[in-house]
Amino acid sequence: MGLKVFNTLSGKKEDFVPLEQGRVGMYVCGVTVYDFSHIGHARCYVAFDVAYRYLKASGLEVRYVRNFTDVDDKIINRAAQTGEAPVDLATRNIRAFHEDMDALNCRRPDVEPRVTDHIPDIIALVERIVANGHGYAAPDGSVYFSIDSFREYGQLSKRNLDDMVAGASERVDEDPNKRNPLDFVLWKPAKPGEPWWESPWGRGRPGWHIECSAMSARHLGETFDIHGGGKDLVFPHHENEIAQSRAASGREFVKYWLHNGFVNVDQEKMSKSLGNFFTIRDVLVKYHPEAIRMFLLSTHYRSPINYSTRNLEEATGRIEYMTETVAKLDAAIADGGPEGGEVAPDAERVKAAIREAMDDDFNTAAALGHLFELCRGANDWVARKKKTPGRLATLVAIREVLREAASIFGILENPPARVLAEIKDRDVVRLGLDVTDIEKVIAERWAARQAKDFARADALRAELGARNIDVSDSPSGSTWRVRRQTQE
RNA sequence: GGCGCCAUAGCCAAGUGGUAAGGCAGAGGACUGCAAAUCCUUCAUCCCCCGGUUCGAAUCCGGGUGGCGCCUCCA
Repeated sequence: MGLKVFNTLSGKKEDFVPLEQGRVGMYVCGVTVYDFSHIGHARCYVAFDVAYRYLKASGLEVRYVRNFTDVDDKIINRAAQTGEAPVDLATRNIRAFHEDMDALNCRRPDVEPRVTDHIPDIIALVERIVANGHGYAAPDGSVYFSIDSFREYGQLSKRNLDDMVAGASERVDEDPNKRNPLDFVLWKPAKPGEPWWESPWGRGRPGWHIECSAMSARHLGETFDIHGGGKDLVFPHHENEIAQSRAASGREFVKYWLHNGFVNVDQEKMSKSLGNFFTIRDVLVKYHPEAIRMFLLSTHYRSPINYSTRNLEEATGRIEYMTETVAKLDAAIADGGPEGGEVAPDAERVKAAIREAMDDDFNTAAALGHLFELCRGANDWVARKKKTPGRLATLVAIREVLREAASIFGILENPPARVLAEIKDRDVVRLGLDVTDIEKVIAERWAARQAKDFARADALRAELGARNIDVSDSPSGSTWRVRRQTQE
């Protein structure tokens, strides 16, 4: 394979060469489970789900690790509000996260470690960092990482220590426990009522960044191939991970750093703190999971993407079109036709084009464009006469490419009829339609048609049209669907 | 203030040196009682602006304008 990935560390696209031939270790920072996840999280995990699927489809053996941060200030604070034990709150949110990811058809990572299951690893790691002279215990029971001991600090985020010190001095209060204001905490002492674990520095809990260093080493080894996450993690989280891991092992930590762009709302980053977020579960009520994936994958993962109902509607339309194409294709293939004949080159050409696009830093937007062309071709072939030479063979070849693409993008994997029905259900919910009433009008119109009362039938069509309902007639009856609101 | 990213048609969006993918919307056509769906055709002489490099730039370099992000919890 000729995969190239954009590495944040070098700022360039690089040839992807696994450390160990044929095998890939991939770590993606998971969520801090204090609340439901939003579309911004969905983007990250769908993007890396596709990367995971593509690497596997390319014949690599991938070990995908994604953690749960289940102990931290936010969880403790939230638990205090709800009156739950922090661990219960975390467990509840992990379950919710799984529901969301499963709904979005994201494959489960091979390992999903929880911080609280790795405290001994974390303590051992902190001890090693201290022993190597890169960390120090402060009088209050905290252990800090010493920035000054790690010359490469800032490499990933392209920051200069002096500038940061200057910038930080303006708003970071001098902390008597720290040797350098930029030192960050590896282990923090527990305040009364907080969860704690025994450690060489007294009762306490892990700092924010250390868990990923510990868990990635535990499950992937000290050096591994891919580390991913949102762009907002580049600094300080990933920068600090590098410092910790390298300070402990003395070895290279991660070969390729991949970061996804944000989901914006009105050109502004979607985030909890801004309050402009939409939870995955809320969006799933109104839009089909495949539509959400289509929406997210229609833009390259590193670029910003704007969340809007308009874009979700459009993505829904695209999924609907592709799903219907698959349905027609399957029906036409089942219907058979003359065997043999020359297979049209479309299938192979598009298959290669999709690979090429995906090899270029997972360019799903370009790949989906090619898939669209293939669907046009599919519909064209379906509509040709059954005895057209090579028709059946071509349809089969196209279907096969569609199947392969589906497994990479995580769409078009379910029975078309079911997906279409699920999309329609959401249309009904979103627009608050009265299905019984609509079907009453449909029946009435069908009767008028049977009676050749076309004026009446047209009037009823117009009436439904005013309610955003399109009717289509076939010899066996009329069906209806919701008109997509894809224009201003 | 420091660092980084982005700017492509009415809208969404690929394209990083060889003359603008794909989708939505729009227009015309085939099909249809009329429609819908589907298919076909059409729709950016041009890629924010100004310079430069080059035989050749949306693509590289410099400057400008506009937008966003990180520097604090954040996918």
